[in-house]
Amino acid sequence: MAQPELARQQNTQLVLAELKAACATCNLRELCLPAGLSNEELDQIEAMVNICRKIRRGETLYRAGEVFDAVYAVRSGFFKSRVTYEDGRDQVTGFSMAGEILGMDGIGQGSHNCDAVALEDSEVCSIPYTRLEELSREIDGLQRHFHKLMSREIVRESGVMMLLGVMRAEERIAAFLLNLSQRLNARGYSPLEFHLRMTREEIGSYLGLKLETVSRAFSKFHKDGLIEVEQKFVRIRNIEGLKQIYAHHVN
Amino acid sequence: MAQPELARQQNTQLVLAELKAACATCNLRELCLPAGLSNEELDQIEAMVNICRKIRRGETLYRAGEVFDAVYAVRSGFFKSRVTYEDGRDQVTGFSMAGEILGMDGIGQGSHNCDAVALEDSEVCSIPYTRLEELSREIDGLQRHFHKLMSREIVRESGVMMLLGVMRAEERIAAFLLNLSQRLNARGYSPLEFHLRMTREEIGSYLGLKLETVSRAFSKFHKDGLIEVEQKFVRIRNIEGLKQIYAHHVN
DNA sequence: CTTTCAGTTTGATCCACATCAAAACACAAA
DNA sequence: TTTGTGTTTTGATGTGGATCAAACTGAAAG
Repeated sequence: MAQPELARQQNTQLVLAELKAACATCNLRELCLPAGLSNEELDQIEAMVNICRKIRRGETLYRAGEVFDAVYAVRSGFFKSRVTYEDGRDQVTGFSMAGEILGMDGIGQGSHNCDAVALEDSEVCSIPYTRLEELSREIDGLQRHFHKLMSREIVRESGVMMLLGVMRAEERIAAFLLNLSQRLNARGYSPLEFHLRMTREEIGSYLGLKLETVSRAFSKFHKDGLIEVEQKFVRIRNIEGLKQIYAHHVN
Repeated sequence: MAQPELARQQNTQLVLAELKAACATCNLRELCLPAGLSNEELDQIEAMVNICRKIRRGETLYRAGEVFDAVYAVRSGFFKSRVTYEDGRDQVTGFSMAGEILGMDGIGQGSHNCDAVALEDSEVCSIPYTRLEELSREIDGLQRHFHKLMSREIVRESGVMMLLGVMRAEERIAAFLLNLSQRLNARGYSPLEFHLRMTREEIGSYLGLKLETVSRAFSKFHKDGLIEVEQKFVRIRNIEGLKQIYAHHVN
């Protein structure tokens, strides 16, 4: 009994499958790393991206401190990134969905700066960083797009700094819902109805609020006819109203 | 009288000087973009970095919305980066000192995301982005280092998210002082005595606090024998005490 | 010199959100 | 079915930092 248990523990951490990536037929192509490349270039990319890794809900794709050697494209599923502070306090620094790139924080110091935790069963394409470097020397479009992705991550984070630094609770939560809505829409999902993959506590951690405050804001928005919430299901009923909350500093 | 006034307004915005950069003899070399390159490689870099631009105190290096075409290395002086929100609220998102790179936020969308404002008379080396792209295809070390710089900016910002999201006022301010101290030390300045280039309000904006709170924390730290503050001059008297404040959640 | 002004300090008061507490709920395991 | 566990909601109370207000400082301008 001890042996299978041990084996399970080792295996559930990561399930590797040698799979040829099929960027050319992937419907996330235009959101993902190879956005805007030609068909020949896509072939080269595919040769680089050859490992599809499955991460089950609750498991980590990587952890802070681990050696960095690859970035990951989310193929399906949903992740949170979490930084843990020396004294145990932690903060969610981002949520990642299909087509988004994870792990760029590790390039600077050669080791990851945060944990990436799957919030549902997920699959990622693994992109070895040294190959990415080589290839982006050959393919201008790849280099440029990779730079753009890193730069957008910088801009995204300064947007979060704005949330945390100057907005009040309800503004932050409206902004959060609108951001999710917009990203889901870009992936062909309904921007008005969706399931939250994270808990109230994780939302709160991301927004610098306590879970009770998140819950109260949801209730308030419901009362005001802006949204319907039932557990993790959200329906936006008045998107303009939500936008006004976070655009006009309305109370 | 009207004419000189107009001319002054136009000129004070930016003073361009065609100067050969001298990365090879620059004492910021190891902190800056060309860190770790060979002498031959440095020659190539120098050919790329050929404009030294002076920005006077209070002027902007670039503004949000302007077309992005270059990143900048701070040669001397001090900058703040500032994001202004639609309704006029703004936040300082970072401070940059000699050897640091500014403007990487513009790559993603082709236009700058924030204003870069000089807090004292400053000089920057201008690095045209298309040249940087080309050259980093040829020089592996340059590509790698540029990626590291972008990645470190991502990590820096997630550190600020941590400040804003989970730390209390005095912790934020201790962390801020220690960060300044460490960066000045890396540049050969005293880590224990320095001049703040920014106002209490700018510190507060960066840390998500009001200027009064910053002032009170300084006073408290002074009372506790941790620092001496006189206007913009700071002397750290008990660096371990400061570290404990932000490492242990002490009140 | 005086005046002006931006920046800073300090005190008094307020309030948005945290904290504490308890109940309701969902869902899985026994 | 019960039991347990994690999540969410809601209410009551507390508090850290914001806000309001006033005085002070130093530097620059007249």
